[in-house]
Amino acid sequence: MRKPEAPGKSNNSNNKLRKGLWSPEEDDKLMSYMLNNGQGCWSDVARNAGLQRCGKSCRLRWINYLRPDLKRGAFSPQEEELIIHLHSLLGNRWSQIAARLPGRTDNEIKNFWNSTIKKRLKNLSTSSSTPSPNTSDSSSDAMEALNIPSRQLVDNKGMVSMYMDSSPTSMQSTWIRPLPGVLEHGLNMFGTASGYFNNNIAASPCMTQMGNMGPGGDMFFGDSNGGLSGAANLGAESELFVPPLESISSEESFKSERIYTNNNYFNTTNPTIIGYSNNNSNNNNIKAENLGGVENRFQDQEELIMGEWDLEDLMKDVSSFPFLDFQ
DNA sequence: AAATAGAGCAACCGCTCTCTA
DNA sequence: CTAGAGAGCGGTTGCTCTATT
Repeated sequence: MRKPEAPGKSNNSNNKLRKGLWSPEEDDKLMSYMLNNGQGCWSDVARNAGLQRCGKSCRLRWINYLRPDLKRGAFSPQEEELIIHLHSLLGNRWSQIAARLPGRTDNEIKNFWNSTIKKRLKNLSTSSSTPSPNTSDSSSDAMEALNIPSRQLVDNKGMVSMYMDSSPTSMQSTWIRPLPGVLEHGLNMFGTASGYFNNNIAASPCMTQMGNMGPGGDMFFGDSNGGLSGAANLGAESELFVPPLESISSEESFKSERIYTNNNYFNTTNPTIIGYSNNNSNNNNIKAENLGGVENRFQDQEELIMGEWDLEDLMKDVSSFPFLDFQ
């Protein structure tokens, strides 16, 4: 934190803008201005509210502190868990992560990550004699560091929790990006998901509406060509078809998204999740690794391209996340 | 009780992106 | 097409608080 400048100093320093901590008076001015006038051009806000602050500072103060819908206080375990998962998907895209945590700001989440979670991860890595393969920011490590049992998401029978796109039209669009570190137990799928195992795959109705899978974990993948592409039981005995996460960087994902936007690999109703390529020679593609189990039939068939995750869809209904209670 | 270290967090900085003229 | 302004984002700083010695 920074010391607020002495009021006198800023007042008689002609146009010099104040920096540092906000005084209660400044907060009042900004708050009442925003409530009465709403958000406009921030430099106008600063001027019209009678604040000796730059617009940028006003924006930050409003977003991070004064906004009425902000939730204060410590992060709940559910929120922590969600942050970890979203970070595993999005990396340091704090604003996108914050967008999925109502009442939380990017700054708050960033601080939380950099202080609490990173620290615990560090402690974990120094204390652990058998570090996991993906040590840096693995969500499983983070879960462990936070004492969140990963079985909260995937039970020890390998039951799968899935959070799926409810859009019935997005059946060809998405693929599942697994969370690192949980696959040894099963698969924790996070976000919009549908089968991506064959061309023109069609999801069964049960799939398009699936919020999470029941204990049986049955999952059907239809094929519009008439053949059943997959009937996957994701329960105790099943393994899933997942790309090696470590090979999928966020950057790659975003590059892929850009590349494939210009091809017809996107589902137009849900254009940012994943592309699908029939071009086996495309070295930019990220190969899906067959882990055995139900998806053997798809081995060597195709390659997958990760695209930008459309988390707007993915987390459109945050309440579908069964472990997150925002109340 | 005083000194020190570390954690937490508010706010700034610099950069990129987007929009508009 | 270009330049400028504004908004937004992620990284970093540095102050305050708290725990420890």
